Amino acid sequence: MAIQRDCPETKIFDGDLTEEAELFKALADPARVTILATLARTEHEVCVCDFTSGLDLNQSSVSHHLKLLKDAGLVTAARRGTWGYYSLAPDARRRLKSALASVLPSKVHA
Amino acid sequence: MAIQRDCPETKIFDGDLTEEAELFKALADPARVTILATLARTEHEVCVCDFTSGLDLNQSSVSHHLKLLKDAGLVTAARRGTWGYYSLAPDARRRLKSALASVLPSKVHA
DNA sequence: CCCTAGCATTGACAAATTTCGATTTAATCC
DNA sequence: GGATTAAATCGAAATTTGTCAATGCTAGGG
Repeated sequence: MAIQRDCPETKIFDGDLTEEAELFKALADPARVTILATLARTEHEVCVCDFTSGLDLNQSSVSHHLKLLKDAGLVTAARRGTWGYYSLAPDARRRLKSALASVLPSKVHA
Repeated sequence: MAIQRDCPETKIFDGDLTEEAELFKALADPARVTILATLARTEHEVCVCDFTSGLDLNQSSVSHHLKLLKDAGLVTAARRGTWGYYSLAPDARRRLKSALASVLPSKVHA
């Protein structure tokens, strides 16, 4: 006779969390979280040149990471003259908190 | 004469966020967030076999993702007989919230 | 013992990601 | 218009990641 399992059968969560995973993927790199951390602590926009000189990456890599963050909707970009400026998207915190809550909702204790 | 920038120079955040990025990397995959979402909504342990049959992946892929989550410290593993059981790590929510707060601290409005 | 069953591990491969150099684009200054 | 400059984009190399088939490991049953 086959051995029996030791816990109830559990139905796998059947919601679609691909968007949440996409959002977390945007945070899954040291350069990108550093960019976000910088923007989150700055009142004004931040010049691309500050990232290029401050991060340990060359200009095209910085530009690449900024694009990924923009595509994820976590930052907004502006251009004035030849200079580029980035800000934290207004709803970045809310969206990330919400994504985290979708995956791990706060336990409601009976 | 060179054009001048249009915003103050910003110092790039100089803390080390590699651990936070590692943690978010663990959430950067649909299968892994689905596993976490399942564990977060279950009072008891969940059998590996439920993931193997419920996720659209074969057994070794499921095992691989479970290992990544365990290495990240987000889940705990147990074994009884030939059966494997996983639970959400007790501090998973706290660690993730904390990581998110390290990157994007809540704005303190003057 | 040997067989079976559940799960972990290994190896291989494709796809995605990160990084950089080179080029392009767009705006400004002369 | 031509030169210069900041940043985006392109192309390619190196690394990492996700997936599966095959194998290994461990516990139980006969």
